[in-house]
Amino acid sequence: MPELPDVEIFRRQVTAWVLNRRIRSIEELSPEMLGTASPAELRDALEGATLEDTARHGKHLFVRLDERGWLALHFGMTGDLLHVEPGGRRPPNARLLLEMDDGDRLAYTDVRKLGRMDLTLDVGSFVARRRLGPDALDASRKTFAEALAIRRGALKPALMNQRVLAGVGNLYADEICFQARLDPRTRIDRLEPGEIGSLHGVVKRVLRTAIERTANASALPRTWLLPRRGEGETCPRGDGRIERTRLGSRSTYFCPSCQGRR
DNA sequence: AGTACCACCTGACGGC
DNA sequence: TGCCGTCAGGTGGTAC
Repeated sequence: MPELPDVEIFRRQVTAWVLNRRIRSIEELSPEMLGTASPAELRDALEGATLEDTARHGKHLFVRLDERGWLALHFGMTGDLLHVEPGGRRPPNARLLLEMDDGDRLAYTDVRKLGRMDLTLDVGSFVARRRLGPDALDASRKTFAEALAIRRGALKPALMNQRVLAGVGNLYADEICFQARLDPRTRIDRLEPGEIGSLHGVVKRVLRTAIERTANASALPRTWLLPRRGEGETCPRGDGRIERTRLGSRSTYFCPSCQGRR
């Protein structure tokens, strides 16, 4: 689940569920998922803190703990956030549980434990320390073009590289290549400047649409690859069969007849 | 610089 | 039913 659109939904849910509430108590159920912060530091930062703001950069969600800094959450491949009403059961695979003053709980769950939780005093410095690229939704056309232009390799791995552009994962990278009608193996240095520009538009459109659809629990557009992302499926554009290949050791699906290689 | 592979984890699924 | 290999939306380290 958790690529940029999913994390943006998490951010909105945190805002709706627990913003401006105070944390009464916490349970750290998987301290091995902590980044640099120790369990004691996490507890000190969270207990009694009021959740005052939210932010997102790429696939990272940040929740501000009054003056104590920010909780930084990454969701790995199977991370999720759940709202538990008073009296509700603790969800399976809960890794962090925050109980609010009014008894509501916020649960961070992750079956595979590939996600991470951490603390930071400042979102900007966290992003800089991790050397994350510009946020894929925030990036201006100029920033986007500059980030990609210094690359020489294949398009899809660059889109997925969080140090180039933050937020795009394996699924949406395939969708972006499909919508841009570019073979995911296309070398970036073969793209015209105008094609980089229109690619920027595609990235924004795909991510924004995904956020809207997810927020409204509606299906993704029928013209998209994602609902048919499987080997031998028919291309949503009519002719052509979807093929599977590997790029950067990740499964990659594309339509060879409408995604041209340069 | 770019790419491939491994490790970190767990669960689902297909083949035998 | 059980065992085994493979796969899964992520990331960091290492080795070419």
